[in-house]
Amino acid sequence: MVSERGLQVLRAIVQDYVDTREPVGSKAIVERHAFGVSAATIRNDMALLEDEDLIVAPHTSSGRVPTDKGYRVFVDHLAELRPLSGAQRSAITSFLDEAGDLDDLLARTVRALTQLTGQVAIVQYPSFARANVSHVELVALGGPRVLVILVTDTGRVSQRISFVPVEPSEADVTQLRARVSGLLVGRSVADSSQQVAAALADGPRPGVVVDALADAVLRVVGEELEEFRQDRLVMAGAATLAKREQDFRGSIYPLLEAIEEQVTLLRLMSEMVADEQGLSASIGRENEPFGLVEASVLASRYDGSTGGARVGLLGPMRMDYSSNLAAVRAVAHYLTRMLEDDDSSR
Amino acid sequence: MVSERGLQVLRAIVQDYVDTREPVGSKAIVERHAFGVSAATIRNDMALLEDEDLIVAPHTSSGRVPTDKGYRVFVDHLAELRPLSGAQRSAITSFLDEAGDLDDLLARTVRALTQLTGQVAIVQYPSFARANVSHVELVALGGPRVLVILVTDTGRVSQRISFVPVEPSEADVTQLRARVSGLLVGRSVADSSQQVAAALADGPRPGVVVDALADAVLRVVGEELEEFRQDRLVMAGAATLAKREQDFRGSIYPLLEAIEEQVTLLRLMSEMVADEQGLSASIGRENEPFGLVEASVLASRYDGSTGGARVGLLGPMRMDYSSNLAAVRAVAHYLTRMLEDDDSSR
DNA sequence: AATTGGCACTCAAGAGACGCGAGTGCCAGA
DNA sequence: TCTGGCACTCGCGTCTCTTGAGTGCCAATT
Repeated sequence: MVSERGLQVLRAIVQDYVDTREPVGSKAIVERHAFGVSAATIRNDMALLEDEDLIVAPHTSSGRVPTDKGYRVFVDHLAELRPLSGAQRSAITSFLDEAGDLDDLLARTVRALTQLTGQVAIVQYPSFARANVSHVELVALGGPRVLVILVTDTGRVSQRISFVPVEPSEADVTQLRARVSGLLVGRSVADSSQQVAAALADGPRPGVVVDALADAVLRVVGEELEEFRQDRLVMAGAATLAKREQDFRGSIYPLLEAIEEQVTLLRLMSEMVADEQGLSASIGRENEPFGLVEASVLASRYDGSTGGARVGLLGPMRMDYSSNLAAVRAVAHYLTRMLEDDDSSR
Repeated sequence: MVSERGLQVLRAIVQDYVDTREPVGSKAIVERHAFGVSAATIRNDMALLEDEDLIVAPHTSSGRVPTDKGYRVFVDHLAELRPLSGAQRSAITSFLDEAGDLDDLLARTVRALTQLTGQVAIVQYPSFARANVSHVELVALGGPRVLVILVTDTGRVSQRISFVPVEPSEADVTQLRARVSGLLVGRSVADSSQQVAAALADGPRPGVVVDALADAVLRVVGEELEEFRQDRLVMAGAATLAKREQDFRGSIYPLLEAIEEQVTLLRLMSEMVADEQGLSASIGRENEPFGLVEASVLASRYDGSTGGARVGLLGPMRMDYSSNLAAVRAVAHYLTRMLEDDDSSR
């Protein structure tokens, strides 16, 4: 249906529209791009593109604007990723190189990405399904409180306080620590969850104090493991949305809400289908089930030796896909390298 | 200068303006409020109020709008706090009663407050200046990594990984744990910081492995203590700003940025001066140094047995101070009660 | 001295009228 | 298949006019 030149016209429309924020007409195209044909010819192509629902005219007589479908075709077939400048690359590497632990690394990553693109940046914590529990620590805090600490070989540490029915003796704690360690250490987070569930299934022998103690602690361990399996996000750049308000017909409320909720974004990102490069995009009305019809999400996989996840971008549908996709890819690339390189240190 | 009735007129203007979002004129006042006088009389009062810079007319000929100063007088002298409804009170208590540890309690508090007021809610973590270090734990994670955990008697726990120059033996860790515990446990966070600094001052004896180890760990302990002293915020309801956009001349960008930065808000809240009830407000241009000229912040102290901090609200200058101050006060009250009641459990 | 009714004045906001110009669709001819 | 030409559409900015809410001031009243 649509000719090769027709696609080039689509590309020109997307680029110019992203650039100028204004509907683009046939005349503007022949002026800004070196098609060797007249405006009338472009107009014919545009009519076809409109038939295919790739562009649309806001008013009977003004330029055209890409539709969701138009952006989709652009991203899938027309966008050549604009590589980052040398300065940008070295800025990223030096910024990430200074990172300390995992939390710090991801915080830096997300800041770098929002800086680079001017959009809201999102990093998902590495999935811990494949991570193994490497340490369990119990600390009696005095009174009825026992601090439970879990560490995985991916470097994630979490702690939580368990309120136990009786104040445990030092021996109780030591014994319990050995038991829980035996149960979990070396196992994956998923396996560990099952172990804990099984251990809890019997329930405490009534009246046996040490059982009640173990029960309370194991319950907290279970909650903690559950939280491990739950994905978390780090985000930055929410304020940039205020500047782009006009791009969201009316209100940025749904965006801010999604950012605050996190759950929506997690679901959205997990449902995105990546291409062979690990890149993926979800554009405009494709986000309808998540209430983000005016927005686009770009994402890329990243990987560490013990598990990966996604890093991405949330912004208006009318965004610079070429640059932003390149930025996401680059950042994911560096992040992967950091996580593989010296993995032992995280 | 301004008569008693003049102040009542100011109150009427503030109330009506907050209500209707529109400049209020003399006629509207005599209609909605039962002053026993004519519109002309009200007009005379309004002229005086304008002389005092308490109200201002956006255009030569339309109703008046309160100035920052007008809101200030309203808050200080005219606002009677509108008590919460019984339903609201019981909603708060039951919601907070279900809370688990400190993190959970504060998260619930902030959600309750944003729910109650429709504004951005802020809770500052209890200050840890008065908190004492109650436990120190070191865990060798294998390789060059040592996990450092600090616990205070206020129930705050933090952990951090130290990268040490050599892989420590179990004995090294035990010995070091004893040393660090001796240095810190029972001391306040502030004192502990000094202890660590002093211990680091000498520097490691060159070539002595155990010294290098201790040095690395102590350095991390120092960082961690520093972070303890640094205040943190929990916030919720940022999305509500999108709905109130018109109230912020132009852009909510500065607000969103302050929310993301946190530091600004911390400074702002720490500089607010509370009245005898512990309540405080910072209105409009009073926030100028923080770039939040269009906004107001309300705050109240709350206290726990081991230290308190502030809970507050960020919103447009044109807000319902009566209800919102009451909500902040009530939430602070319940939070205090939760923290004092069963303090041992957090 | 305080209050009031009356009155002239101001000015934002909305409604129409109008022209401009960018952009379109279509068609006949190259 | 492309192109130049042409009639047509319609959003947008400008201008004018009207309307009405609200003001300040003043002389009269209490």
